[in-house]
Amino acid sequence: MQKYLEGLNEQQLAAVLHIDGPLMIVAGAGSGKTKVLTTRIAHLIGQGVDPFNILALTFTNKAAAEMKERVEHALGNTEARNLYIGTFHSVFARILRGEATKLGYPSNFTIYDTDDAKSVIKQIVKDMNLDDKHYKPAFIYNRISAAKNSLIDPATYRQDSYIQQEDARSNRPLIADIYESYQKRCFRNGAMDFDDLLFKMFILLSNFPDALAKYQGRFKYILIDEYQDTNLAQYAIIKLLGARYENICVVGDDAQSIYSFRGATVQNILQFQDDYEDAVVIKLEQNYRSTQTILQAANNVIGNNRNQIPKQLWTSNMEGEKILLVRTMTDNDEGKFVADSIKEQQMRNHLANKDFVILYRTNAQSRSFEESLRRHNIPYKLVGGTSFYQRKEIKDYLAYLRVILNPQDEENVKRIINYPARGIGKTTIDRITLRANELDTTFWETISNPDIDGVRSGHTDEFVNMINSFRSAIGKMNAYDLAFQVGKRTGLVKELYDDKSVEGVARYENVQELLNSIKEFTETPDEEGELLDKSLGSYLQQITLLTDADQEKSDDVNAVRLMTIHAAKGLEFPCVFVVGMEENLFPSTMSLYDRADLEEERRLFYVAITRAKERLWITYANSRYRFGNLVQNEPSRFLKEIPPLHVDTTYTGVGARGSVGAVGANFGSQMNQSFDKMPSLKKLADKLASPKPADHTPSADFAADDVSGMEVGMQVEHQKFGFGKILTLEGGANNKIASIDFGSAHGTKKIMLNFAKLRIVK
DNA sequence: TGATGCTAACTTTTT
DNA sequence: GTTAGCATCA
Repeated sequence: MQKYLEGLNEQQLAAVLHIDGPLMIVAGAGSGKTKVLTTRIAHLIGQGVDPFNILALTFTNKAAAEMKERVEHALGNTEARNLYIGTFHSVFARILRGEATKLGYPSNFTIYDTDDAKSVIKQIVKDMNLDDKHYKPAFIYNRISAAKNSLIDPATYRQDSYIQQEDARSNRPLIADIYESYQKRCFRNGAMDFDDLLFKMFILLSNFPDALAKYQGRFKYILIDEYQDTNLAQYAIIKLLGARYENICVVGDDAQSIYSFRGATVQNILQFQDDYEDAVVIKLEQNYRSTQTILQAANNVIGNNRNQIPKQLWTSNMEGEKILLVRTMTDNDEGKFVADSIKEQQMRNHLANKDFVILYRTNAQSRSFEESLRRHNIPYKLVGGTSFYQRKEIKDYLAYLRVILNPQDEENVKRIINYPARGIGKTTIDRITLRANELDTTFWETISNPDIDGVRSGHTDEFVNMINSFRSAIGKMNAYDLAFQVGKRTGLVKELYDDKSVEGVARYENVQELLNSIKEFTETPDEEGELLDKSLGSYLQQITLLTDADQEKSDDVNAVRLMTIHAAKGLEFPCVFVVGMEENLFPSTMSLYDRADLEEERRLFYVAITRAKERLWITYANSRYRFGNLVQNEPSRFLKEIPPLHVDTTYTGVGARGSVGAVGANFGSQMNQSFDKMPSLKKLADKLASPKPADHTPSADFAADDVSGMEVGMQVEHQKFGFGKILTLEGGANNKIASIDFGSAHGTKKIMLNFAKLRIVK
């Protein structure tokens, strides 16, 4: 027997040894799913399957990287390098880059993230003269995204009576029009959004038989991780890709399906056996991760859900400590309790910071924990939230790089055409846009084509020339050198360097970090025999599809982790705090009225519990700040679903008065006083503290004078500041700046004469 | 033209 | 309590 097969249990072994034909592995939490997947790949290769013929799809880049590494480790060589392992989005993006021209896209197509997509939608809503308060870009984006994930194109969207009824009911009948324009505009910009990467992949396989044959033939063995989180588009693509060999192996756990809001449907996993009649189903039911206490609590919670594949998760691990359930008075107390507990645990059990994770339902909850951890000097790492690549200065920089690769991309051209300022203002941009629409061509064509006149100027020519010179360097310079030149020649880096404010310094450092990441990308040595794509295009594609959870190497950082439960899927920690267990927060208000939604929240809680190996804390607060005012919530209904015998409620959290009631007892008899409507004291204090000097009432005949004749020493009247005397004059003829002494009430002010309304007194 | 300050909206979850 | 978007002012 091969070495890598050692240590597998009976079911795991069966899953690994199954070679041909459809296979579904139902893998409970902590049942060694990744181990089975990687060993299976190693075994396939060991049996003579060419790695080139294996495709493995995951949901995060991190999972993909880990899988690749573990396969290599199992095989003990680098045979794995030809494996096609990646996320759905990155694998399809790579394929589409090669086939883009079939679909009419440039091969350097830009990938729009959610923010880019929303801003395109916003522009369209504006162009259609619709109210963006009603046609909210985020709402429209979600509608379009849901449609694409169900393979519904604009025409179908328009014809679908159910969809049309829904849009009519929400009083947004024009979404179909917006969807259509959105697709047109993205196409014209040479851009695909996240959902297009799936949809266009499906189109490619459906409409181009040669492409279908090519990829069907190549991917003889397909493995899919987290199958419960796939949506219809992903399902359809897999079905097409696997149709020839039907060597499809899916791994999933219906109990951990937590992405239905993104179009994922558990249906895919439930109907696998209907799709493939000869499918073999193997259940992995032994949990190697958690203590008996934790596992039984989790089992009991998930048992309250109706729809599921029957399975009984068990463990031979120790019983372990009871789950600590703690109530605190406020969210700040909750933060303090968690930080205190971490300190205490570390003293007692010699645990490292990275052994702890704090899990919450929404990103907004992180604040109180960050504060308390900082106060205790406990290093922490926030996973998720606003990503590095969403920061303005980074998006600006990246916009340049994207435009250089794909100048069709109007959104990004507009973003940078006057940043740093080069005298191309709003009026000019509007005029160009108008002209482009008249000529039915792109924005870039309009400013770059010498045959089109009337809109170009010295400023636009300069911009075009600069971009073109960068473009011609694409093949000659590596990604880093080119990016560095861009920062230098555009003045982008200097602009940030010159800003010495705290934020300015941070922005400068962020940009330096971006450059470092590009440098690292270019300098990572190729593995033996493998030639990695080090181009700028490859870099951009990679980072756009990067998730926060993917920021690797941070793995080793010894810090407490803070993240949403969604971000924690697939991870495990010795000590887990699940916080904010309150009604309206978890389960979220949005899910209270629909059974299916509520069941998804419960699965989410199940995921949270099963992250813990040794110890689990669950906390909730009597009252917490939301929207800046205090609200009261009942303890989460899910708490009652944990068997009391596994719970220790004797711990009293910081700020909680008296002992905490037993689970299920005495909920809801808390203070009833509402602070909701109380104006914040700080605002009130601010108002009282600094009374503004009374404004000057202008003379009845006040009329602003021509400023050209003003000189030092003149007496002037300002509409607001009253009478004053000009002390100095500086600046050029067109932009004079005067220092004027307005006396004790207002002091000396610097006033730009072009804009100020001043009257000459004498 | 660019910086500042105010209000309104915001909170699910993410590739 | 935070941020984006705008109105206002210099």
